[in-house]
Amino acid sequence: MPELPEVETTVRGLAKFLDGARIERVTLNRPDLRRPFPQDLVQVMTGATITSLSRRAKYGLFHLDRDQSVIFHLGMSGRWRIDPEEPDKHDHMVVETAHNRFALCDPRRFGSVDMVATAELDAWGPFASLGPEPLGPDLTPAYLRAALKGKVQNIKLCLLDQRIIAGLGNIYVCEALWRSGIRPTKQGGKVTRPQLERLVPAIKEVLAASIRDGGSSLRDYAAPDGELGYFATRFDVYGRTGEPCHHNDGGMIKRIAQGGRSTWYCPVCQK
DNA sequence: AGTATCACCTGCTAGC
DNA sequence: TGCTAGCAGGTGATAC
Repeated sequence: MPELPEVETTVRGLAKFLDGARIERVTLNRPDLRRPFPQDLVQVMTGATITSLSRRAKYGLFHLDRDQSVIFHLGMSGRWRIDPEEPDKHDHMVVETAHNRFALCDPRRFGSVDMVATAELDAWGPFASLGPEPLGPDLTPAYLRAALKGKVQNIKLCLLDQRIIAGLGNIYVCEALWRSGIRPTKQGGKVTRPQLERLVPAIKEVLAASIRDGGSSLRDYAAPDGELGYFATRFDVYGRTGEPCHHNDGGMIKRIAQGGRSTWYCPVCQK
């Protein structure tokens, strides 16, 4: 899924069509994704105008002219299909305007759709404990140093923790650690100050580069207008088991498991 | 509180 | 060709 850059790309793509649009019809093809769809979702959305769209962490938001916001998460395999020619068996929610049709397609159904009063978004459960946006001004080496202080958990899992930084996922954590020369198994609290000074810009750069390229292109992901991004061809470590490190230091990219998920890194330049 | 493990679900690929 | 095992972008509930 969609990590932060893919969600950002999706929201921007949807906004081209939906910003200011009136929702004519909403169809639910099943009762739930991870969670049940909100009881009054269809009723509130139908006839509402979308006044703006935004993103928080890996969540996309439609803000309605009814003091409510619809929040979607794409899970591992979700995407929005715009004006699909054929229905897909995993199109779980379909939103129609006068001019377009938008299908939320999610084969694994790890995604979610929620609806929350716009004024109460910050206090909404999943948002209440989120850390700072990595592309915003609040993610600094000083912040990260304080957030990681005393952490015995490895830095890879610390960076996946949405309470520390909101929006990083497996791909971009691996890439950012490679760019900053940090071993993923190092304890969070033991990452040095110079390493943090490199890590913060590395996170921002790798995310910004991916957004520039329109989000990564992986098996289950397509930008909402159907165009694929091409950042996937530029990963330095993710999925490159056994291939040479792009720093040409003689290292071969290694895959290990951390917290039940794969991590890729170079044993030579990441210390 | 912090940390570790597992569960959720479908689809694809590698290997036999 | 057909089967099975393993793995996939994330979160959140549970158990120490």
